[in-house]
Amino acid sequence: MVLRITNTLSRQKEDFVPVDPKHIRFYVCGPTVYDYAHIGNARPVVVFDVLYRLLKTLYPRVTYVRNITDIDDKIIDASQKSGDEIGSLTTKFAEIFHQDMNELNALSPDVEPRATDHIPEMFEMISSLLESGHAYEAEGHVLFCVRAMESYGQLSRHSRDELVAGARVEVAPYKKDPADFILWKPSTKEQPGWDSPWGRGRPGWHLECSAMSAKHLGKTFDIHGGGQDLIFPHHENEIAQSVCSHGGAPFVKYWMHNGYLTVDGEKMSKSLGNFHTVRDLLNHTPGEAIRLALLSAHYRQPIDFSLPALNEAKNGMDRLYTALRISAHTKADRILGADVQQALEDDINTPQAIAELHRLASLLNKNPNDGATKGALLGGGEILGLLQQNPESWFKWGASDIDDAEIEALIVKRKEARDAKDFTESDRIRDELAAAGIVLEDNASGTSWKRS
RNA sequence: GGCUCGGUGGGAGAGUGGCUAUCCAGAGGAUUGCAAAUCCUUGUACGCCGGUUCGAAUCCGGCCCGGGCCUCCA
Repeated sequence: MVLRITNTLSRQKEDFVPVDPKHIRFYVCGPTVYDYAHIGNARPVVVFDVLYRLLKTLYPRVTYVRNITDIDDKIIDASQKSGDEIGSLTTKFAEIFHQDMNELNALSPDVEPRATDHIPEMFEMISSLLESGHAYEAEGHVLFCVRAMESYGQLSRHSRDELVAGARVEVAPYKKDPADFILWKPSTKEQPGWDSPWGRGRPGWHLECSAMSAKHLGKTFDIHGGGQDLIFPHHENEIAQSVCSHGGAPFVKYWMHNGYLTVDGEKMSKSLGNFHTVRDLLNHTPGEAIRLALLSAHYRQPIDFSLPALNEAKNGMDRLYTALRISAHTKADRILGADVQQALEDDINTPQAIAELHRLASLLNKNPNDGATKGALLGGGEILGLLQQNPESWFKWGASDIDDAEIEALIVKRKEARDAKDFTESDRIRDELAAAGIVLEDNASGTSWKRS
Protein backbone atom coordinates (compact mmCIF):
# COMPACT_ATOMS: atom_id res chain seq x y z
CA MET A 1 0.00 0.00 0.00
CA VAL A 2 1.20 3.45 -0.79
CA LEU A 3 0.46 6.67 0.99
CA ARG A 4 -2.61 8.37 -0.40
CA ILE A 5 -3.59 11.90 0.44
CA THR A 6 -6.39 14.19 -0.59
CA ASN A 7 -4.92 17.01 -2.62
CA THR A 8 -6.87 20.25 -2.40
CA LEU A 9 -5.64 21.11 -5.88
CA SER A 10 -7.55 18.20 -7.42
CA ARG A 11 -10.06 17.66 -4.56
CA GLN A 12 -9.23 13.99 -4.92
CA LYS A 13 -7.35 11.31 -3.09
CA GLU A 14 -4.09 10.78 -4.92
CA ASP A 15 -1.13 8.44 -4.60
CA PHE A 16 1.71 10.29 -2.95
CA VAL A 17 4.64 10.41 -5.37
CA PRO A 18 7.45 12.43 -3.80
CA VAL A 19 9.45 15.01 -5.66
CA ASP A 20 12.50 13.20 -4.28
CA PRO A 21 11.83 9.90 -2.46
CA LYS A 22 15.13 10.22 -0.63
CA HIS A 23 14.06 13.48 0.98
CA ILE A 24 10.47 14.47 1.75
CA ARG A 25 9.90 18.16 2.34
CA PHE A 26 6.80 19.68 3.82
CA TYR A 27 5.59 22.95 5.24
CA VAL A 28 2.77 23.86 7.56
CA CYS A 29 1.60 27.36 8.37
CA GLY A 30 2.40 28.00 12.00
CA PRO A 31 1.05 30.38 14.59
CA THR A 32 0.95 34.13 14.75
CA VAL A 33 2.30 34.64 18.24
CA TYR A 34 0.26 37.34 19.92
CA ASP A 35 -1.96 35.35 22.30
CA TYR A 36 -2.46 31.93 23.82
CA ALA A 37 -3.04 29.18 21.27
CA HIS A 38 -6.64 28.03 21.14
CA ILE A 39 -7.86 24.53 20.47
CA GLY A 40 -8.51 25.38 16.82
CA ASN A 41 -4.86 26.33 16.41
CA ALA A 42 -3.89 22.99 17.87
CA ARG A 43 -5.77 20.92 15.32
CA PRO A 44 -3.42 21.36 12.35
CA VAL A 45 -0.42 21.01 14.64
CA VAL A 46 -1.63 17.63 15.87
CA VAL A 47 -2.91 16.41 12.51
CA PHE A 48 0.26 17.25 10.64
CA ASP A 49 2.31 15.85 13.50
CA VAL A 50 0.77 12.46 12.72
CA LEU A 51 1.63 12.95 9.05
CA TYR A 52 5.20 13.86 10.05
CA ARG A 53 5.54 10.73 12.16
CA LEU A 54 4.15 8.59 9.34
CA LEU A 55 6.44 10.13 6.72
CA LYS A 56 9.43 9.48 8.96
CA THR A 57 8.59 5.79 9.06
CA LEU A 58 8.09 5.61 5.30
CA TYR A 59 11.02 7.65 4.00
CA PRO A 60 14.69 7.95 4.91
CA ARG A 61 14.69 11.72 5.36
CA VAL A 62 11.95 14.23 6.08
CA THR A 63 12.26 17.97 6.56
CA TYR A 64 9.28 19.53 8.26
CA VAL A 65 9.12 23.31 8.36
CA ARG A 66 6.59 25.22 10.43
CA ASN A 67 6.98 28.95 10.65
CA ILE A 68 6.34 31.41 13.40
CA THR A 69 4.73 34.65 12.32
CA ASP A 70 6.25 37.30 14.55
CA ILE A 71 5.33 40.42 12.61
CA ASP A 72 1.71 41.14 11.87
CA ASP A 73 -0.88 43.82 12.53
CA LYS A 74 -2.56 41.70 15.19
CA ILE A 75 0.77 41.57 16.99
CA ILE A 76 1.15 45.32 16.72
CA ASP A 77 -2.34 45.79 18.18
CA ALA A 78 -1.65 43.37 21.02
CA SER A 79 1.60 45.13 21.77
CA GLN A 80 -0.08 48.52 21.96
CA LYS A 81 -2.82 47.20 24.19
CA SER A 82 -0.55 45.36 26.60
CA GLY A 83 2.32 47.81 26.53
CA ASP A 84 4.76 44.95 25.98
CA GLU A 85 7.42 45.42 23.36
CA ILE A 86 6.79 43.43 20.22
CA GLY A 87 9.93 41.36 20.62
CA SER A 88 9.18 40.29 24.16
CA LEU A 89 5.52 39.68 23.34
CA THR A 90 6.30 37.37 20.44
CA THR A 91 9.04 35.58 22.37
CA LYS A 92 6.67 35.00 25.24
CA PHE A 93 3.83 33.61 23.18
CA ALA A 94 6.14 31.53 21.00
CA GLU A 95 7.45 29.93 24.19
CA ILE A 96 3.90 29.32 25.46
CA PHE A 97 2.99 27.81 22.11
CA HIS A 98 5.95 25.43 22.35
CA GLN A 99 5.05 24.35 25.85
CA ASP A 100 1.41 23.75 24.97
CA MET A 101 2.16 21.80 21.80
CA ASN A 102 4.71 19.76 23.70
CA GLU A 103 1.98 18.81 26.17
CA LEU A 104 -0.02 17.58 23.18
CA ASN A 105 2.95 15.38 22.20
CA ALA A 106 3.56 17.29 18.99
CA LEU A 107 7.12 16.82 17.81
CA SER A 108 9.13 19.92 17.04
CA PRO A 109 9.48 20.65 13.34
CA ASP A 110 12.96 20.34 11.85
CA VAL A 111 13.03 24.04 11.07
CA GLU A 112 10.96 26.73 12.71
CA PRO A 113 11.74 29.92 10.82
CA ARG A 114 10.59 33.33 11.98
CA ALA A 115 9.33 35.96 9.61
CA THR A 116 11.54 38.70 11.00
CA ASP A 117 14.65 36.62 10.30
CA HIS A 118 13.80 36.50 6.61
CA ILE A 119 13.36 40.11 5.61
CA PRO A 120 16.25 39.96 3.06
CA GLU A 121 14.67 36.91 1.40
CA MET A 122 11.41 38.80 1.19
CA PHE A 123 13.15 41.78 -0.43
CA GLU A 124 14.57 39.43 -2.99
CA MET A 125 11.18 38.00 -3.79
CA ILE A 126 9.55 41.41 -4.11
CA SER A 127 12.33 42.61 -6.41
CA SER A 128 11.94 39.58 -8.57
CA LEU A 129 8.18 40.07 -8.82
CA LEU A 130 8.64 43.74 -9.70
CA GLU A 131 11.18 42.87 -12.38
CA SER A 132 8.97 40.27 -13.97
CA GLY A 133 5.99 42.60 -13.99
CA HIS A 134 3.94 40.63 -11.48
CA ALA A 135 4.02 43.46 -8.95
CA TYR A 136 3.81 47.22 -8.87
CA GLU A 137 4.48 50.09 -6.49
CA ALA A 138 1.74 52.44 -5.39
CA GLU A 139 1.78 55.04 -2.59
CA GLY A 140 4.52 53.32 -0.63
CA HIS A 141 3.00 49.90 -1.10
CA VAL A 142 4.11 47.06 -3.29
CA LEU A 143 1.22 44.99 -4.58
CA PHE A 144 0.94 41.73 -6.43
CA CYS A 145 -0.84 42.20 -9.73
CA VAL A 146 -3.33 39.38 -10.00
CA ARG A 147 -4.10 40.22 -13.60
CA ALA A 148 -0.52 39.36 -14.51
CA MET A 149 -0.96 35.74 -13.52
CA GLU A 150 -3.01 33.66 -15.89
CA SER A 151 -3.59 30.73 -13.54
CA TYR A 152 -4.45 32.73 -10.41
CA GLY A 153 -7.24 31.14 -8.38
CA GLN A 154 -6.58 27.47 -9.14
CA LEU A 155 -6.36 26.25 -5.58
CA SER A 156 -9.52 27.94 -4.31
CA ARG A 157 -11.25 27.59 -7.68
CA HIS A 158 -11.97 31.24 -7.80
CA SER A 159 -12.13 32.84 -11.16
CA ARG A 160 -9.52 35.54 -11.44
CA ASP A 161 -11.84 37.62 -13.56
CA GLU A 162 -14.56 37.51 -10.96
CA LEU A 163 -12.15 38.41 -8.22
CA VAL A 164 -10.93 41.31 -10.28
CA ALA A 165 -14.43 42.42 -11.15
CA GLY A 166 -16.15 42.28 -7.80
CA ALA A 167 -15.26 42.99 -4.25
CA ARG A 168 -17.48 43.06 -1.24
CA VAL A 169 -15.32 45.42 0.72
CA GLU A 170 -14.22 48.90 -0.08
CA VAL A 171 -11.21 48.75 -2.33
CA ALA A 172 -8.10 50.61 -1.34
CA PRO A 173 -7.54 53.43 -3.83
CA TYR A 174 -3.98 52.42 -4.65
CA LYS A 175 -5.00 48.98 -5.94
CA LYS A 176 -5.20 48.51 -9.68
CA ASP A 177 -7.61 45.63 -9.16
CA PRO A 178 -9.61 44.74 -6.08
CA ALA A 179 -8.01 41.29 -5.91
CA ASP A 180 -4.43 42.62 -5.83
CA PHE A 181 -2.77 41.92 -2.52
CA ILE A 182 -0.04 43.55 -0.53
CA LEU A 183 3.57 42.41 -0.59
CA TRP A 184 4.98 45.36 1.30
CA LYS A 185 3.27 48.15 3.17
CA PRO A 186 4.53 51.37 4.71
CA SER A 187 4.91 51.74 8.47
CA THR A 188 4.34 54.86 10.49
CA LYS A 189 7.04 55.98 12.91
CA GLU A 190 5.28 54.19 15.75
CA GLN A 191 4.91 50.96 13.84
CA PRO A 192 7.73 48.47 13.45
CA GLY A 193 9.41 48.56 10.08
CA TRP A 194 12.46 47.85 8.01
CA ASP A 195 14.17 50.14 5.54
CA SER A 196 13.62 48.81 2.07
CA PRO A 197 14.07 49.93 -1.52
CA TRP A 198 10.37 50.89 -1.36
CA GLY A 199 10.59 52.86 1.84
CA ARG A 200 10.36 51.95 5.50
CA GLY A 201 7.67 49.35 6.00
CA ARG A 202 6.74 45.79 6.76
CA PRO A 203 5.79 42.70 4.80
CA GLY A 204 2.30 41.63 3.83
CA TRP A 205 0.99 38.54 5.49
CA HIS A 206 1.40 36.04 2.65
CA LEU A 207 4.94 36.90 1.68
CA GLU A 208 6.78 35.31 4.58
CA CYS A 209 5.60 31.78 3.85
CA SER A 210 6.72 31.99 0.24
CA ALA A 211 10.12 33.36 1.22
CA MET A 212 10.71 30.91 4.05
CA SER A 213 9.51 27.79 2.27
CA ALA A 214 11.78 28.57 -0.68
CA LYS A 215 14.75 29.11 1.59
CA HIS A 216 14.33 25.99 3.69
CA LEU A 217 12.67 23.58 1.26
CA GLY A 218 13.46 24.84 -2.21
CA LYS A 219 11.26 26.19 -4.96
CA THR A 220 9.34 22.96 -5.39
CA PHE A 221 8.43 20.71 -2.49
CA ASP A 222 6.04 17.93 -1.59
CA ILE A 223 3.36 18.92 0.87
CA HIS A 224 1.97 22.15 2.23
CA GLY A 225 -0.61 21.99 5.00
CA GLY A 226 -2.84 24.28 6.97
CA GLY A 227 -6.40 24.99 7.97
CA GLN A 228 -9.16 25.10 5.38
CA ASP A 229 -9.66 28.78 6.03
CA LEU A 230 -6.20 29.46 4.64
CA ILE A 231 -7.02 28.17 1.15
CA PHE A 232 -8.16 31.61 0.20
CA PRO A 233 -6.56 34.03 0.21
CA HIS A 234 -3.40 32.94 2.01
CA HIS A 235 -2.38 29.83 0.13
CA GLU A 236 -3.68 31.10 -3.17
CA ASN A 237 -1.44 34.11 -2.77
CA GLU A 238 1.52 32.04 -1.67
CA ILE A 239 1.22 30.11 -4.90
CA ALA A 240 1.06 33.34 -6.89
CA GLN A 241 4.15 34.82 -5.24
CA SER A 242 6.20 31.66 -5.36
CA VAL A 243 5.41 30.56 -8.88
CA CYS A 244 5.82 34.03 -10.35
CA SER A 245 9.06 34.79 -8.55
CA HIS A 246 10.53 31.41 -9.45
CA GLY A 247 10.10 31.71 -13.19
CA GLY A 248 7.03 29.49 -13.23
CA ALA A 249 8.59 26.56 -11.35
CA PRO A 250 5.92 24.40 -9.66
CA PHE A 251 5.47 25.30 -6.01
CA VAL A 252 3.71 22.59 -4.00
CA LYS A 253 2.74 19.16 -5.23
CA TYR A 254 0.16 18.25 -2.58
CA TRP A 255 -1.94 20.72 -0.61
CA MET A 256 -3.60 19.39 2.53
CA HIS A 257 -6.19 21.25 4.56
CA ASN A 258 -7.76 20.33 7.85
CA GLY A 259 -11.39 21.08 8.59
CA TYR A 260 -12.79 23.59 11.00
CA LEU A 261 -13.29 23.09 14.66
CA THR A 262 -16.49 24.26 16.29
CA VAL A 263 -17.26 24.45 19.97
CA ASP A 264 -20.62 23.20 21.18
CA GLY A 265 -21.80 23.33 17.59
CA GLU A 266 -20.91 26.93 17.01
CA LYS A 267 -17.91 28.51 15.41
CA MET A 268 -15.45 29.37 18.11
CA SER A 269 -15.06 33.06 18.68
CA LYS A 270 -14.20 35.40 21.47
CA SER A 271 -17.46 37.27 21.11
CA LEU A 272 -19.50 34.10 21.62
CA GLY A 273 -17.51 33.28 24.72
CA ASN A 274 -16.92 29.70 23.60
CA PHE A 275 -13.22 30.22 23.26
CA HIS A 276 -10.97 27.50 24.68
CA THR A 277 -7.25 28.05 24.95
CA VAL A 278 -5.08 24.96 24.98
CA ARG A 279 -3.62 26.13 28.25
CA ASP A 280 -7.02 26.26 29.96
CA LEU A 281 -7.89 22.80 28.75
CA LEU A 282 -4.56 21.41 29.93
CA ASN A 283 -5.38 22.58 33.43
CA HIS A 284 -8.08 19.98 33.81
CA THR A 285 -7.39 17.43 31.07
CA PRO A 286 -4.19 15.58 30.22
CA GLY A 287 -2.67 16.50 26.87
CA GLU A 288 -3.11 13.05 25.37
CA ALA A 289 -6.87 13.20 25.92
CA ILE A 290 -7.02 16.53 24.08
CA ARG A 291 -4.90 15.03 21.34
CA LEU A 292 -7.19 12.00 21.05
CA ALA A 293 -10.21 14.29 20.83
CA LEU A 294 -8.57 16.15 17.94
CA LEU A 295 -7.74 12.91 16.14
CA SER A 296 -11.08 11.21 16.74
CA ALA A 297 -12.55 12.68 13.56
CA HIS A 298 -10.90 12.53 10.16
CA TYR A 299 -8.74 15.61 9.64
CA ARG A 300 -10.78 16.94 6.75
CA GLN A 301 -14.10 16.67 8.57
CA PRO A 302 -15.42 19.41 10.77
CA ILE A 303 -15.03 18.53 14.43
CA ASP A 304 -17.17 19.72 17.27
CA PHE A 305 -15.19 20.25 20.40
CA SER A 306 -17.02 20.26 23.70
CA LEU A 307 -16.29 19.34 27.27
CA PRO A 308 -18.40 16.14 27.01
CA ALA A 309 -16.47 15.21 23.86
CA LEU A 310 -13.25 15.87 25.71
CA ASN A 311 -14.42 13.72 28.58
CA GLU A 312 -15.17 10.91 26.17
CA ALA A 313 -11.66 11.19 24.79
CA LYS A 314 -10.33 10.94 28.34
CA ASN A 315 -12.39 7.75 28.81
CA GLY A 316 -10.97 6.40 25.58
CA MET A 317 -7.42 6.97 26.77
CA ASP A 318 -8.30 5.36 30.10
CA ARG A 319 -9.42 2.25 28.26
CA LEU A 320 -6.18 2.01 26.28
CA TYR A 321 -4.03 2.65 29.34
CA THR A 322 -6.02 0.08 31.31
CA ALA A 323 -4.91 -2.59 28.85
CA LEU A 324 -1.31 -1.48 29.27
CA ARG A 325 -1.67 -1.48 33.04
CA ILE A 326 -3.10 -4.99 33.03
CA SER A 327 -0.14 -6.13 30.95
CA ALA A 328 2.40 -4.06 32.85
CA HIS A 329 4.72 -7.00 33.44
CA THR A 330 4.71 -8.19 29.84
CA LYS A 331 7.82 -7.42 27.86
CA ALA A 332 7.13 -5.90 24.47
CA ASP A 333 8.98 -4.37 21.56
CA ARG A 334 7.23 -1.41 20.06
CA ILE A 335 6.18 -2.20 16.54
CA LEU A 336 3.98 -0.40 14.03
CA GLY A 337 1.30 -2.89 13.03
CA ALA A 338 0.11 -3.21 9.46
CA ASP A 339 -3.48 -2.24 10.27
CA VAL A 340 -2.58 1.03 11.92
CA GLN A 341 -0.09 1.85 9.20
CA GLN A 342 -2.61 1.12 6.46
CA ALA A 343 -5.24 3.27 8.14
CA LEU A 344 -2.86 6.21 8.26
CA GLU A 345 -1.59 5.62 4.74
CA ASP A 346 -5.16 6.04 3.61
CA ASP A 347 -5.26 9.82 3.84
CA ILE A 348 -4.35 9.86 7.54
CA ASN A 349 -7.45 8.01 8.66
CA THR A 350 -6.93 8.54 12.37
CA PRO A 351 -10.40 7.31 13.48
CA GLN A 352 -9.68 4.01 11.77
CA ALA A 353 -6.25 3.84 13.40
CA ILE A 354 -7.76 4.57 16.81
CA ALA A 355 -10.34 1.81 16.27
CA GLU A 356 -7.43 -0.54 15.64
CA LEU A 357 -5.85 0.57 18.92
CA HIS A 358 -9.06 -0.37 20.68
CA ARG A 359 -9.07 -3.77 19.02
CA LEU A 360 -5.51 -4.34 20.22
CA ALA A 361 -6.50 -3.23 23.71
CA SER A 362 -9.33 -5.77 23.74
CA LEU A 363 -6.94 -8.51 22.67
CA LEU A 364 -4.49 -7.50 25.35
CA ASN A 365 -7.20 -7.47 28.03
CA LYS A 366 -7.99 -11.05 27.10
CA ASN A 367 -4.38 -12.09 26.99
CA PRO A 368 -2.18 -9.77 29.05
CA ASN A 369 0.92 -11.89 28.44
CA ASP A 370 0.83 -11.35 24.69
CA GLY A 371 3.94 -9.28 24.10
CA ALA A 372 3.32 -8.95 20.37
CA THR A 373 -0.09 -7.38 20.93
CA LYS A 374 1.27 -5.05 23.55
CA GLY A 375 4.08 -4.04 21.22
CA ALA A 376 1.58 -3.30 18.48
CA LEU A 377 -0.53 -1.21 20.83
CA LEU A 378 2.50 0.78 21.91
CA GLY A 379 3.74 1.16 18.37
CA GLY A 380 0.34 2.21 17.08
CA GLY A 381 0.07 4.66 19.94
CA GLU A 382 3.48 6.09 19.17
CA ILE A 383 2.72 7.00 15.57
CA LEU A 384 -0.46 8.70 16.74
CA GLY A 385 1.49 10.44 19.49
CA LEU A 386 -0.51 8.64 22.17
CA LEU A 387 0.32 6.20 24.99
CA GLN A 388 3.64 7.95 25.54
CA GLN A 389 3.73 7.57 29.31
CA ASN A 390 3.53 4.71 31.71
CA PRO A 391 0.01 3.73 32.79
CA GLU A 392 0.60 4.44 36.47
CA SER A 393 1.45 8.07 35.88
CA TRP A 394 -1.47 8.36 33.47
CA PHE A 395 -3.96 7.18 36.06
CA LYS A 396 -2.42 9.29 38.80
CA TRP A 397 -2.59 12.47 36.70
CA GLY A 398 -4.39 15.40 38.24
CA ALA A 399 -4.84 17.12 41.51
CA SER A 400 -6.83 16.01 44.51
CA ASP A 401 -7.04 16.89 48.18
CA ILE A 402 -5.31 13.67 49.03
CA ASP A 403 -1.73 12.86 48.03
CA ASP A 404 -0.35 9.60 46.72
CA ALA A 405 1.22 8.53 50.04
CA GLU A 406 -2.07 8.99 51.91
CA ILE A 407 -3.88 6.99 49.26
CA GLU A 408 -1.38 4.16 49.51
CA ALA A 409 -1.65 4.19 53.30
CA LEU A 410 -5.43 3.93 53.15
CA ILE A 411 -5.18 1.08 50.67
CA VAL A 412 -2.95 -0.81 53.14
CA LYS A 413 -5.46 -0.19 55.92
CA ARG A 414 -8.26 -1.39 53.67
CA LYS A 415 -6.34 -4.55 52.84
CA GLU A 416 -5.94 -5.30 56.55
CA ALA A 417 -9.67 -4.88 57.02
CA ARG A 418 -10.44 -7.09 54.06
CA ASP A 419 -8.05 -9.77 55.28
CA ALA A 420 -9.95 -9.68 58.56
CA LYS A 421 -13.23 -9.89 56.62
CA ASP A 422 -14.21 -6.53 58.08
CA PHE A 423 -16.01 -5.42 54.92
CA THR A 424 -17.83 -2.60 56.65
CA GLU A 425 -14.49 -0.96 57.38
CA SER A 426 -12.97 -1.79 53.99
CA ASP A 427 -16.00 -0.35 52.18
CA ARG A 428 -15.89 2.74 54.35
CA ILE A 429 -12.30 3.34 53.29
CA ARG A 430 -13.19 2.79 49.67
CA ASP A 431 -16.09 5.25 49.95
CA GLU A 432 -13.85 7.77 51.63
CA LEU A 433 -11.38 7.54 48.75
CA ALA A 434 -14.18 7.67 46.19
CA ALA A 435 -15.42 10.89 47.75
CA ALA A 436 -11.92 12.28 47.19
CA GLY A 437 -12.06 11.25 43.53
CA ILE A 438 -10.00 8.08 43.89
CA VAL A 439 -11.31 4.87 42.34
CA LEU A 440 -9.96 1.52 43.52
CA GLU A 441 -9.65 -1.62 41.47
CA ASP A 442 -8.96 -4.96 43.15
CA ASN A 443 -7.28 -7.56 41.03
CA ALA A 444 -5.13 -10.65 41.31
CA SER A 445 -1.94 -8.73 41.98
CA GLY A 446 -3.43 -6.38 44.59
CA THR A 447 -5.27 -3.09 44.49
CA SER A 448 -4.60 -0.34 41.98
CA TRP A 449 -6.09 3.12 42.01
CA LYS A 450 -6.75 6.04 39.73
CA ARG A 451 -7.93 9.59 39.90
CA SER A 452 -11.27 9.93 38.18
C1' G B 1 -24.75 34.68 -6.70
C1' G B 2 -19.76 31.79 -7.25
C1' C B 3 -16.83 27.96 -4.92
C1' U B 4 -16.79 24.05 -1.41
C1' C B 5 -17.88 20.14 2.37
C1' G B 6 -21.46 17.23 4.55
C1' G B 7 -26.35 14.52 5.98
C1' U B 8 -24.77 6.76 9.03
C1' G B 9 -28.00 3.51 14.81
C1' G B 10 -29.46 7.17 21.72
C1' G B 11 -24.40 10.09 21.24
C1' A B 12 -19.43 10.36 18.77
C1' G B 13 -17.47 8.51 14.25
C1' A B 14 -15.06 5.23 10.10
C1' G B 15 -15.89 2.29 5.94
C1' U B 16 -17.49 -0.73 1.93
C1' G B 17 -21.40 -2.60 -4.55
C1' G B 18 -23.23 -8.42 -1.29
C1' C B 19 -19.53 -10.19 4.64
C1' U B 20 -19.71 -7.47 13.14
C1' A B 21 -16.22 -0.89 12.08
C1' U B 22 -14.72 1.14 16.71
C1' C B 23 -15.74 3.99 21.23
C1' C B 24 -19.42 6.00 24.72
C1' A B 25 -24.36 5.27 26.60
C1' G B 26 -28.55 1.24 27.38
C1' A B 27 -30.04 -4.16 28.47
C1' G B 28 -28.67 -9.18 30.08
C1' G B 29 -24.79 -12.49 31.80
C1' A B 30 -19.69 -14.14 33.70
C1' U B 31 -16.24 -12.63 37.37
C1' U B 32 -16.06 -10.07 42.45
C1' G B 33 -17.28 -10.46 49.77
C1' C B 34 -19.72 -6.09 47.41
C1' A B 35 -17.66 -2.96 43.82
C1' A B 36 -14.38 -1.22 40.02
C1' A B 37 -11.91 -3.01 35.82
C1' U B 38 -12.29 -6.89 32.28
C1' C B 39 -14.79 -10.56 29.28
C1' C B 40 -19.34 -12.61 26.75
C1' U B 41 -24.25 -11.63 24.60
C1' U B 42 -27.57 -7.86 22.79
C1' G B 43 -31.45 -3.90 20.20
C1' U B 44 -32.27 0.39 17.01
C1' A B 45 -28.51 2.77 10.84
C1' C B 46 -27.06 4.65 6.53
C1' G B 47 -31.71 12.52 4.35
C1' C B 48 -35.74 11.96 0.17
C1' C B 49 -37.05 10.29 -4.94
C1' G B 50 -35.67 7.99 -9.29
C1' G B 51 -31.89 5.18 -12.31
C1' U B 52 -27.82 1.43 -13.27
C1' U B 53 -27.21 -3.69 -11.16
C1' C B 54 -28.61 -10.42 -9.74
C1' G B 55 -27.88 -7.06 -5.56
C1' A B 56 -26.85 0.04 -3.43
C1' A B 57 -26.47 2.84 2.55
C1' U B 58 -22.05 2.37 -1.01
C1' C B 59 -22.20 4.18 -8.31
C1' C B 60 -25.26 7.94 -11.43
C1' G B 61 -29.12 11.85 -11.72
C1' G B 62 -32.57 15.01 -9.34
C1' C B 63 -34.48 17.04 -4.82
C1' C B 64 -34.52 18.51 0.45
C1' C B 65 -31.65 20.07 4.64
C1' G B 66 -27.21 21.87 7.03
C1' G B 67 -22.05 23.81 7.47
C1' G B 68 -17.84 26.59 5.49
C1' C B 69 -15.21 30.18 2.20
C1' C B 70 -15.61 34.57 -1.21
C1' U B 71 -9.46 39.27 0.98
C1' C B 72 -8.89 39.06 10.16
C1' C B 73 -9.03 33.69 11.02
C1' A B 74 -6.05 26.99 12.06
